[in-house]
Amino acid sequence: MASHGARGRSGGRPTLEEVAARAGVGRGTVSRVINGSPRVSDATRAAVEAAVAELGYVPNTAARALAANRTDAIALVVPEPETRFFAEPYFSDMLRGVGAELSDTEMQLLLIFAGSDRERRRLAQYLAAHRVDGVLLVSVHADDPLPDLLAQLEIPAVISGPRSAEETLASVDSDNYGGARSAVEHLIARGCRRIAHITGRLDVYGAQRRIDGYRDALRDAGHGADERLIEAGDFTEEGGRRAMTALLARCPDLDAVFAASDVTAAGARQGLREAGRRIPEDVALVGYDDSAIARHMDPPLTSVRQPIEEMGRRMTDLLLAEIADRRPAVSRGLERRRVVLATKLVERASS
Amino acid sequence: MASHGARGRSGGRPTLEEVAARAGVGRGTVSRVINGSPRVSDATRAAVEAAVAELGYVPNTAARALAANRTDAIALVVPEPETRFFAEPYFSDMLRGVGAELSDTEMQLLLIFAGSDRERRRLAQYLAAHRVDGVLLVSVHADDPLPDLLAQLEIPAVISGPRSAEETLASVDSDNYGGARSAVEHLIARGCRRIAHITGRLDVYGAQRRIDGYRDALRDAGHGADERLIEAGDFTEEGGRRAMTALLARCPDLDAVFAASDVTAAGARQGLREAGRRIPEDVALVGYDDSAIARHMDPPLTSVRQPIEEMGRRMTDLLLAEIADRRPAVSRGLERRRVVLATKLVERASS
DNA sequence: AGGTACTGTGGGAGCGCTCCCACAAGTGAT
DNA sequence: ATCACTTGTGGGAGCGCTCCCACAGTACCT
Repeated sequence: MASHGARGRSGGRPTLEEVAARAGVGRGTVSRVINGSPRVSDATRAAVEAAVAELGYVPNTAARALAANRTDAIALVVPEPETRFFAEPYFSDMLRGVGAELSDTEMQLLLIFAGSDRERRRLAQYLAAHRVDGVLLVSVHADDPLPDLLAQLEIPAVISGPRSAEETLASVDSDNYGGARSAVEHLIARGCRRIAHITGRLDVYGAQRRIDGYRDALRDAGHGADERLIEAGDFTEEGGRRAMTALLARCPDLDAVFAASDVTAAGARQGLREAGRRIPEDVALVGYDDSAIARHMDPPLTSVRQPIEEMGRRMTDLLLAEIADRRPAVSRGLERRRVVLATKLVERASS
Repeated sequence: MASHGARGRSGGRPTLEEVAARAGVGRGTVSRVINGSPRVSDATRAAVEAAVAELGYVPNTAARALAANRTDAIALVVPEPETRFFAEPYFSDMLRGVGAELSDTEMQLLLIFAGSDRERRRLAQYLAAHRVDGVLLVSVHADDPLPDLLAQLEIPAVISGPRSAEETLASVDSDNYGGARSAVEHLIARGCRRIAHITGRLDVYGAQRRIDGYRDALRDAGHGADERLIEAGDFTEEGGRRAMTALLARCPDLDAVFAASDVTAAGARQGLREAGRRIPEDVALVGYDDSAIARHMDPPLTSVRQPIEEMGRRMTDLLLAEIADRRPAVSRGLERRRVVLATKLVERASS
């Protein structure tokens, strides 16, 4: 069977060297062909490609990783227990986006959960070993040490939802400000005059931006500012209910509520029900996320949709660029390292 | 900062060599300590461990993989589109089991979807490059070429649900025969006399075993065999409805149905409703899988539960053993390469 | 004619490990 | 005292690749 010499000391797979011998060229040339270098003549390239096909050559990833000091893999790190990952469509949408963007790439995607302390320690080891070329970070809490660890290890990373306006990592986010504005403007257009806001957790940057959008929309429409119409929530259902009750006690004349998340809105709905207010006749309600909850609520909830899959795609884009640009060690500016995507208001019966 | 010599040509991570210098021993000795070889004196071991800690040494995976010809990674291959993966709790349970078993291991788990043709071609490349030490295969169709590819590449693999009684791959399965028996025996105990069976896809081995269990349970209880009570389904809802309609036309006197899956049972329920039969008063109904459907059906469906998470754990066990045993190239027998786990009947209002 | 530049190519060096052979030192039987 | 093991250790060779330098060949200027 074997025609040349060399071949399989241990019946193993063909190596670069063997392909080179078969094609009658040098090792370097085969490497260039494999890696798509333009500095190869057409004739040589064809010969090498023929040899590769005949031998069924597949590059040895470990050898490549060792020699080139890269792994051709990136990780999607989910700092949550697996349970939440499967429960929330957010992650599967994100994963789809990432996968789509990676599909015509040689990059391998690793999915890493870091919900427990134990898992987080494992992850730290993993990153310290530089087993991935870059990291996609989703759903990161403000006090998470992970981003700093990444920065310290000089591992390219992209975060979804910057932790603050001064976020140092490259980031992709949806337009929380604009999303909130569109929700409030919608309520104003519906004729609402006293629009309240139940916020998200105040240490989450996106929640702050939603407050800003809420305020500015009211101001620009000539509504007077009334801070009593703002009540802090925490993205939970119970927090939403509590905030709603407080708001009703303080401002019984409110006629609309913009909640910082669908879950919060579900809580608010409960609070409204308890107070005997009808939705939307007495009080209009708008949520945020356009999750399954929104579609299944009674009445169906108007909500702000974020382009999660698109976010996944853009994050991947950014990360790949980051990785590519790292190779020649040029330090680029920060332009285009922050992407903000438009949201869309989905109108339903609750407003 | 640096105390010895060597260290970071390019500000990089410490290497084995540097740890060796620091500890005042040879490269080989450090390697032995890192890999937990017993042939190291306690004093030396301590010195090396100190040096490792001081330097913050982390082994270079690529170098190790190249030298040792292993990757320390296994793949969970899901021959389905991602959508189904997220939709069905089967996979998340399985993943939990695998993860649990791997958690005190150095093994890295890769999740690979191979739903589309394109993805399958990618996977073939991936496997050909030997980028994983072993493969966990779930939800494989009878005509899938993947198992044979794996065998040909001599990659250790474990399959959940053997393709036939002659399955060559190591396998873990739930006791389809026993599960079916328990369902039918339950119906008999409930006083049912004319028990029908809607099968799964006949090219699925597990479906065959369920038919066997159904037949034997009836025979052992002294019920006469009546092949007219068996109708082929295909695991789909529509298939279940169709089969139910056919059964009712053929045997109007049936008083119970054992469906090969919960989805099939849902279809059967529809067929029964259309025929004006009440569940369970007129006809008792039992499904298989104990999925979310079973709990949410009206009436709640009695169903056979499979220990999915446990299956994930056992598969991982088997695979790790397979991989470990491969190293000294000893070819073991086939004993203990097939695991069958007990099922449990969950009784609800439908029977 | 000589210089300068670019293109295409071969192959040495080296990435950081594991494997294994060699060998020193210790232990106990002869 | 000799031999035969055993235990612990050092370090050479080599895994299969990429990177890069060297160099032949050609093209185009002076």
